[in-house]
Amino acid sequence: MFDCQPSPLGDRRVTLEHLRAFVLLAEGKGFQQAGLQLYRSQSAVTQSLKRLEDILGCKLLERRQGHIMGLTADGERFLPAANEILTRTSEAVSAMKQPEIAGRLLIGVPDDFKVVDLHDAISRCAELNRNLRLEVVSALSSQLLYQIDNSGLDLVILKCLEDFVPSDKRWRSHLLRREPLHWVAAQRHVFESMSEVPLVIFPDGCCYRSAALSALDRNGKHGYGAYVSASYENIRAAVSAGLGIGVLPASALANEHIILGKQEGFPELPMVELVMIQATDKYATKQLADFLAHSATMNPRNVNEYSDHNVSAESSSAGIFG
Amino acid sequence: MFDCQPSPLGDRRVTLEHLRAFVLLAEGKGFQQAGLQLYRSQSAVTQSLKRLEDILGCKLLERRQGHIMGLTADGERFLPAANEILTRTSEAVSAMKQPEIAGRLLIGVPDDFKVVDLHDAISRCAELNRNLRLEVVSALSSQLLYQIDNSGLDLVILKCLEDFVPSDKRWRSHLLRREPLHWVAAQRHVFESMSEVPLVIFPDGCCYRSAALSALDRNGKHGYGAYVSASYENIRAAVSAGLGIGVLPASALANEHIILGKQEGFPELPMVELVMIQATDKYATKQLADFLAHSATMNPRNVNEYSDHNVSAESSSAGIFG
DNA sequence: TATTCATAATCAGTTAGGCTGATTTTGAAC
DNA sequence: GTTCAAAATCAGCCTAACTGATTATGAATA
Repeated sequence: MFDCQPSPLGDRRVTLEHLRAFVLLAEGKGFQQAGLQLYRSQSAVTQSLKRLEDILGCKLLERRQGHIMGLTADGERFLPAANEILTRTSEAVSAMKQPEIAGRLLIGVPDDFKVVDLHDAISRCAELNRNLRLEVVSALSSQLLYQIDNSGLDLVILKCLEDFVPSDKRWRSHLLRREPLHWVAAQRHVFESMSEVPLVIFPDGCCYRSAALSALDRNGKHGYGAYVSASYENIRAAVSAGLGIGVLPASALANEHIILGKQEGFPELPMVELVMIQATDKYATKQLADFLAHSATMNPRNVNEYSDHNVSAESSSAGIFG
Repeated sequence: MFDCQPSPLGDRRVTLEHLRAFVLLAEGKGFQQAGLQLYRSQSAVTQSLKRLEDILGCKLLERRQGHIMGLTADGERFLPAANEILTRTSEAVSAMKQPEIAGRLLIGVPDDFKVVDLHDAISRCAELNRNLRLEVVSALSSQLLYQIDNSGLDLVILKCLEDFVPSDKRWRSHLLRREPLHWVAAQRHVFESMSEVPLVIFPDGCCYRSAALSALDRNGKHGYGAYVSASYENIRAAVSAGLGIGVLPASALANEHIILGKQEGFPELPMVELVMIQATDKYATKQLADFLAHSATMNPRNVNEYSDHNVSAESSSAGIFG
């Protein structure tokens, strides 16, 4: 038959700590930094990764010169799996630490955002809590915010400009992600050379849109909607196709997008946030909010990754997500 | 904001070994037996599970009387996640141990079988090998076997009666699963009291069908196709709806199905197998076969679970899958 | 009710894997 | 050539986890 039993005990020797070290290193933190987040010494991290590479039988990190130069092809291949295993574990464990979430909850998510991670987290939450019926409503962030009161939504996730303050103090809000907003395009453009800026943007009401327009305003330029869509996928595709200049946060960039920054003369854009709002005070709402807040797909590690600044929440919970 | 950071280090303390112990115990093996498969003592397994329960903050096993009486509600909730984490890990690690699988492969899978696990494994394989293009063809097992030669199929998975021997010796075949075949229904039926047996079965050519019919023959009974479908889902639903008596392997039983055995006078049915055949000798075919053979969704642990007999492969690879 | 058996829990002693801290190596920047 | 930062290496230590023996539990017998 097949002769593939490389070593007895096989994959048994791999531990979650190995994966945590690898993921942290893959994010570009050095061995020292990774050790800090894992509450281990640099030496321990080095040995940990070495061990993982031994077990897997391949190198994961490209470390030609002194320190890490990125992932090897194998590392690139392994990273998504490692991330997923850690996410699943983290979610499963924290799900067990609280009573099962039950009931029926209505969640509002922005459809003008890259929400696949969000959807994954939501569906895994449903998997771990079979007595929980989740209903997801997708709408523009601006509409979601407007509808919180009268639409019966329990939990609302929406995008907004930095330092969002909920208009109703009863709502408990939680920052899921903070990241810089970028001008993006398929090719290079020079700001000064453009008389009018063809924008690929979301419809009126979108905070990215208004941030972009007012930035242009301040710089005496006029932007027009070369392509307007309420769907993130459409926007992404339109930018890729070169239909104009998009305005997207770091996490929503596609591979083929390039960032237009100071070199090209483009003005700075504000930071944007993904915020979660508890609109009802049901216990299940709080539980779900906890789950999503914990979910590694939107944890402080990622916040940090996308961000230029440090986020206060980061250091305190690094141990949990690290 | 949210106050859910139960303990510093949080889920960091959970190890894959904990999960392995739990999964084995959840399968009804005792602590002793589980220890054997993990190459650990009974004592170690006891402590391992205790630790896991401590970390999670809930009991996973119902162990009222001397030994395990099954899972608690929490255990039931945790099991799927634990299984998935272990599967992912096992797959990811073994995927890294061999060079990336690349190329285009055509897989034939039976559509008259409960194949969700199979599909999951196939899609995870594609995830771990981005340069691999997998195309899946679904057909009746009998047709798949017939078409191996001229259809360009690289890998074929099919169901058959026990001790299947490929007709062409060039094909390398591999037993994925062996399990008993059962008479199943929605309610109890007494064999003797039935003049004709209303069967819910797959179309002509299906080995389950022929096994059932010849068993009836030997007992002087006549069966007729009360409901015939080539789709597993249809068959399952028809049995659940009480349209007749089905003939399904242990792994394909739904919750609401009951097994009709000796008490009800039903004759014994043969063991059935899920067999994987390498139809081409491309290296990628072998690699894919290895992956699927390793995949925990169809590993010896499961073979054993469904089986009355011991399978030779079981003991040798228990360490890898245990 | 006592006896036996099978199983799991407990406990103390041991072990080994992995951590720390110091040191060396490496490569880059000055 | 010197300095510096970062990673690798190494020896020793430490603790989490394992072993083996013992005890506890409950079921099945008589």
